[in-house]
Amino acid sequence: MPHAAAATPQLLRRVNAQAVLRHIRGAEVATGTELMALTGLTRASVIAVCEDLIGRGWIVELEPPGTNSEGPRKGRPARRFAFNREAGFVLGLDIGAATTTAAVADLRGTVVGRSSESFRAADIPAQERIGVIDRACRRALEAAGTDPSMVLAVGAGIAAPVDRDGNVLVTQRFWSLFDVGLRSALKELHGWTVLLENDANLAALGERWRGSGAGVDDLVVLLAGERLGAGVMESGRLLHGRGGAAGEMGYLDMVEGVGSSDGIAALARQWSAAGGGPSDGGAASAPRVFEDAAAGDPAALAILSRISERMARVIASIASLINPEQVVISGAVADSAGTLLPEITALLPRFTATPPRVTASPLGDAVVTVGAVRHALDYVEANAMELTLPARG
Amino acid sequence: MPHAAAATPQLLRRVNAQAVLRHIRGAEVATGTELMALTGLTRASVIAVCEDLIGRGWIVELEPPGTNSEGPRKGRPARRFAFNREAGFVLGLDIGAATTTAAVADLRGTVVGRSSESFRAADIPAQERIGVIDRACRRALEAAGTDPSMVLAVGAGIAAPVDRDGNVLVTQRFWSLFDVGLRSALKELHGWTVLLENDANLAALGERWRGSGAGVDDLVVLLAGERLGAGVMESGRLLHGRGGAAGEMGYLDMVEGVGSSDGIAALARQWSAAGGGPSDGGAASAPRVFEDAAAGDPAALAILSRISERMARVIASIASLINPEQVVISGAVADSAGTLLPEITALLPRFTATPPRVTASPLGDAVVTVGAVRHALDYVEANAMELTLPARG
DNA sequence: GGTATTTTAGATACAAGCTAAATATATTGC
DNA sequence: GCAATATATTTAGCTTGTATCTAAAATACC
Repeated sequence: MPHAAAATPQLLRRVNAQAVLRHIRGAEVATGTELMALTGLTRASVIAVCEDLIGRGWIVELEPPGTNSEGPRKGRPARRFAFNREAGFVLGLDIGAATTTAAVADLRGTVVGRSSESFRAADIPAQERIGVIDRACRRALEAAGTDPSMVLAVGAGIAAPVDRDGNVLVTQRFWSLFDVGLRSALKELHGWTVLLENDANLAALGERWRGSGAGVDDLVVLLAGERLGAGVMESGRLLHGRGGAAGEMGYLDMVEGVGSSDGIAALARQWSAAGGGPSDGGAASAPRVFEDAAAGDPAALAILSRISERMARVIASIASLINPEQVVISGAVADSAGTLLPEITALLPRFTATPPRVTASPLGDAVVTVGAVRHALDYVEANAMELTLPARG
Repeated sequence: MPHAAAATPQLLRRVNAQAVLRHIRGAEVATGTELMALTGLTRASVIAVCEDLIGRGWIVELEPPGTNSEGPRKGRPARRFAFNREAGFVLGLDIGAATTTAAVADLRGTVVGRSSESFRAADIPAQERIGVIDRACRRALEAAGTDPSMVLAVGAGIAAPVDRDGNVLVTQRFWSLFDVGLRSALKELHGWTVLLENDANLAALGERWRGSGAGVDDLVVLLAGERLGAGVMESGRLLHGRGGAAGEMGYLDMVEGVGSSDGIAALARQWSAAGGGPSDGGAASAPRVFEDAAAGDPAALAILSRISERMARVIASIASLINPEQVVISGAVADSAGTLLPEITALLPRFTATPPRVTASPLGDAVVTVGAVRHALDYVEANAMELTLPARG
């Protein structure tokens, strides 16, 4: 039986506290009167909610303001509430094949610690891999001047399909074994709740939060370095599909003028090598192609042109089926990809009736950790009234 | 300022009434004790909610049961509540280029009246078109033995992109003019609220409700007759994209082995004609191809084989990017399309790593009206506590 | 056929949360 | 110092819940 929890009067407090907390989180400081206007509650309720939130540790009451403060200068001074951004922290992990990066952020999402650890080899046992990840977390926390007990949630990105419940597709043998191990290990070691997600999906969260797609509800983010992967947001929600494989781009094998899901860096390297490499005989590499093109080298320019058309076709296929407002090219190549934007944008209408705005990410290779932090914060914010904050040490 | 409505005690009643109503709607009759178990509320609250719902007209209390009734035979007889399925009606419209079909359904979704009207010509003025649509509605209501005042909402499907707010893409000149006219005309004439949607999206709602995709949350429905169009549901929600163009299949022009967004019927006709038509010299047509293939005609079988591979590629491209659990082939050709399923299913793994289940719709060309009814009912159910029911005539 | 058992109904007491209105307090400006 | 102003606090009352107790209406048993 779907025993839908009955709505008791306590639900009202939960809802209103969420609303008040959301507003306080968004502002530097907030007064009762402001909160009344923003939430529609009466003063009595606002104050009661604030007292409640103070008791739970989410907000703090500030000292009476100095005379230099802004706002209405007349009348009795208002009580001032502020979000307690250091009531806890979240961890954002980018778990790659070779390296894991951990970022520690406070509850406003400001990154206050960061650490990267590399794996000894690609095929180390899961247990050792988890150890390395744990070390990255500890070092990042140390750098932030805090400790594991202050962590409220952990967002983690991996390069595999993850369904909406955070489970890895069972067919993905390697990751699915690893997945369970990681979650239970971090739960046991520190009591952390780990939220697993696909890395491209986290990139989408990151771009929408602090990147190029700020505030865009229908957004596609392409992780475009070695292998293309898409994080798709529709109406502000991440798309997962049945097994978390939404945004996979295997179909590109069938698309004319594309033919594979190779990313921008991979293509630049391949095509440069196929053409004999740079004119001075140096090794073919993606950065080199972009450099040469910037210097006016015709071979390099031709390669970028081919890449642009290819990307235009990729983006057009997504634009047709998903109809996003904007597509962000993200990942390690994002900086260089800016060069391609004018050509891609110009080509798009040839391939789709609904061309999106195309931009390059400003977040570089930090997108995934930024998105992982956002993912963890989303969880914390959604469950604020259910979580108990750690006592300040 | 986002003046988020404060949560007042009345919200609780709204929430609980919704829950109770949902359960009563799902059951033939419900007793207080059942509702207590299903909602988690106490008897006092359940009874209060039921009295409330009776007052608003959504449910009725039945007479004490005869001795032949099922359930516990001992103890004081329970008060019995039932959903008032005739408290109002909804209209589901399928507005095509040549014809409009209107279906009237009661609040349980049982179709109780139906009527089709054809347009005099394809290029008649909007005003006349609206008149024909209105006539279809009136006749369907008459057939149902009810009248316009009993209509709580109207779902309407058209073959153009419609965004989540029910607005037609401004670039779609014809439909966008028509859109505004239709809504305001039906509002003025009868006071109806018209919910416009893309026809493939409504097909998806229809299939998930009463068709082949019952209960599937990640579902794609292909309207596959003349021109391919997809209705995409992810996590139980319809995808629209920025301008409502999600599910458009223009990208198929670029897909190898596909090359256009022609539907099954169009292809069967074209390819049959290109091969000289049926062996007895008859006219090339889709039904004929399926007939001949059933009779063992090699040319017809070859055509169906080509169509199967093509559909497999189409479905694979969707499967890759969206990862649905199931894809339903729907529309007028759905009956015949059943033949193609084994071959499509067998081919799918060649084109995608995440092949969905593929089925044919049992709803025939009624899918869109069924989906339109569901769309209207969704609106009515979501707004039950805000709507006032018409007084019974 | 009366009595116990069972199941549901209805009534009473009370708690949580919100609104509304009256009263109190702290600050500025004259 | 006093009026004006903005905010804080208190008090009473409403809505909606829960919890608990008693009453009613049916069956089952002896």
